[in-house]
This record gives sequence, C-alpha cells and structure tokens, in this order.
Amino acid sequence: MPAPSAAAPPPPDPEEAVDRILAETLRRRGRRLTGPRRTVWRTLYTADEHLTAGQITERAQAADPGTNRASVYRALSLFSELGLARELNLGADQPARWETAHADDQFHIVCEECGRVDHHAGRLVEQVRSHLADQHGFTARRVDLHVSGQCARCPQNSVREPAPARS
Amino acid sequence: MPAPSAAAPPPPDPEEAVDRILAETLRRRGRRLTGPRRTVWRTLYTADEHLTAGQITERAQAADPGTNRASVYRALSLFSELGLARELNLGADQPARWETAHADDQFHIVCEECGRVDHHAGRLVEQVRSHLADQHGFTARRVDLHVSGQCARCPQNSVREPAPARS
DNA sequence: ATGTTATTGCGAATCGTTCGCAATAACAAG
DNA sequence: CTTGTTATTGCGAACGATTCGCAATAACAT
Repeated sequence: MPAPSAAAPPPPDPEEAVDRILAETLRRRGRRLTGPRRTVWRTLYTADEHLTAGQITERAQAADPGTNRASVYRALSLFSELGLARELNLGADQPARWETAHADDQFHIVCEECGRVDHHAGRLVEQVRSHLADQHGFTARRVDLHVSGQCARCPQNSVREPAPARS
Repeated sequence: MPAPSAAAPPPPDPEEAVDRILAETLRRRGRRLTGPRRTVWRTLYTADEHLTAGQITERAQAADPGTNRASVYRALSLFSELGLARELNLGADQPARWETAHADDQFHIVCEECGRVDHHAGRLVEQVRSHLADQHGFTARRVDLHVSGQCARCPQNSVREPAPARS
C-alpha cells in the first residue's frame, strides 16, 4: 500500500519543495512556469559546485534532451532578475558561473591548484557596506569578494621552492 | 641653446620615467622593447580611468596609427605577466578593464548610475588575507573586492521612490 | 475548449579575445 | 655598422561565450 488514499498529509517531498520555490516566484511575478525553466532550476539547485552556462546546458540536456542552449541562458538571466540565482565572475579567462541565490555576505575562495571554489561567510561584507555608507555615502548594492590562492589541502608545489643547492 | 652639449645631468623628464619602468622590466626579463609595447604602456599609464582593451586600442592608434589590436592584447597580457598591469572584471556583461599595477589592498567601487569607477584603499584586504591564512591555511595570492551601487553624488533616481500621491 | 501572448527552438549574428603564420625589427655579437 | 638570430608584429581568420530575430509552440486566464 504505497499511498493511503485517505486523509494523509502530503509527504514533504524535497524535490517538490525545490520546484515550489520556482513556481511561486514565477507566478508572483507574472511569468510562466515552463519545462526548460524547471529543468534549469533543478540543475542549478542540485549542483554540487558553481556551474558555467555550458555545463548547465549539458546537465539540463542529460535530464531533458532537447533543452536548448538559448533557453538555458534566458532562464538563467531571468532567475538572476528574480533574485533566484546569481552570476559569478571568477576570473577573466573563464566563463561566468552560476549559483542559487544566497545572502551576499559570503565570498568566494578559489584554489588555483585544485580549482576548488568555496563559499565563506563572514561579517566582512557587512563591514564594507557600512563603511562605505557611513564614510562615503555610497550605497552598496552588491559586494563581490573574490580571493584566489592556495588552499590548505594543496601542497605548495609552485610557491617558495627551496633554494637550489649551491656547490 | 636647447641642450648644452657639456656635462649636463639629464633633466628628470617624467615621460622618460614612465618609459624607463617598462624598458627596465622588459630588459630584466629578457623581453624586447618595441613600439607597440611602448605605445600601449603610455596609454595605460596616462589613462584617467580603467580602460577596456578596445579603448586602449583606440587611444593607442590615435597616438600611433597602425597599432594593431592583437598587439595591444599581447602587450596587455605580457604586462600582466610581468606585474606591470592588472586585468579587472567589473561585471559579467562588460569587457575586461585594465590598470597599471598597484598594491592590491585597494578595491573597486562602481557606481551603477554614473559608471564612475573609484579605487579605495583600506586595511580590509589585508584583514581578509590574514584571516584566511590564520584560520584556514589559505594562502591568498590575489584578492578582488568589487562593490557596485550608488555613489554619493548620484541622486537616488531608482531607489526608494516616494510613495505615489494617493487621491 | 479557446484565445492571448509569453516562451521556445533554431540558426545566424555579435562581441571580445586569441591564433597561425609570413614579414619585420630588436638586440647581441662581431 | 653590418649581420644573424629569433622575438615580435600585423593581418585576417578562428574561437567561445552569449545574444538575437523570428516563426512555431505551449501556458495560463477565461
């Protein structure tokens, strides 16, 4: 008996919860909930890391063949507009990356060795905001703090090599 | 008598000083000092703001017609490699911008109204560095702090508009 | 069930940036 | 100051990410 037909409260299906966020936000703003949007949203939401638009397209197509590149881009920029997602620029050479929205008092740390990208919370961003507001009358809308270097678990194989043994 | 032929100490020509930085750095690294490189360097050095590669190309061509786009790009990335210049990413939509190198304990503030880009010095970047080093064993090589919002001199014409007069 | 119109899918277009390669010119050495 | 070596240029074509135009489709209100 998989599902009693009586008055059983709907089980809190996590997958549905994800969809609901999207559905409600779209509805509220008078936009339509479509297949591609749902697919892209799920991809983004369940991603283990920050994905590029290209990667999102691949995964979306794996989940739902026929998902179109242009639609992915359109969905992403819509999500950004709706505050559901955020675009990241982690380096001039690489394409933009995407993540689901979160409070922006977090910053990104990229290890140049292993490529790992971590979030990092802190009061720093808040400090920046209030400093700029109080001292300079600048209203910070978005604060992006991006640090690149070497993480703890990566051996220092490119920095501070031992002095060559002199004869 | 514009220049006495005797033992006159060379006047500290500021323009020459700019060139010297470039010439010496190149020499030291075994690279050649060429026309395009000098032109791009002067353009970058005398720029009043952060320029895109395209703008640099324009100005370089104004100063020295025939300066090639590709050479500008090559010069810029060489300068970056030599630590003479720095590439900035101030937004996903816009192309990269360039500035002469400086200590990176400065950050960039972009006004979304007037487009103005300001530098801002502070101990914040140093704080980030030491926090990450001490608490997380992360060696920060480069710290990019980028804030966008509204500067003091720009009227708030898009935020917090007064409530419409109700009848 | 139906109309309205937002959204899609497709390919072509755009933009910034890079590449391949023959011609040129910097610098070191004689 | 000539010469050789080879880094660098200039050119146009190639590239990758992103966007566009537009007819066909499908969401949602009715």
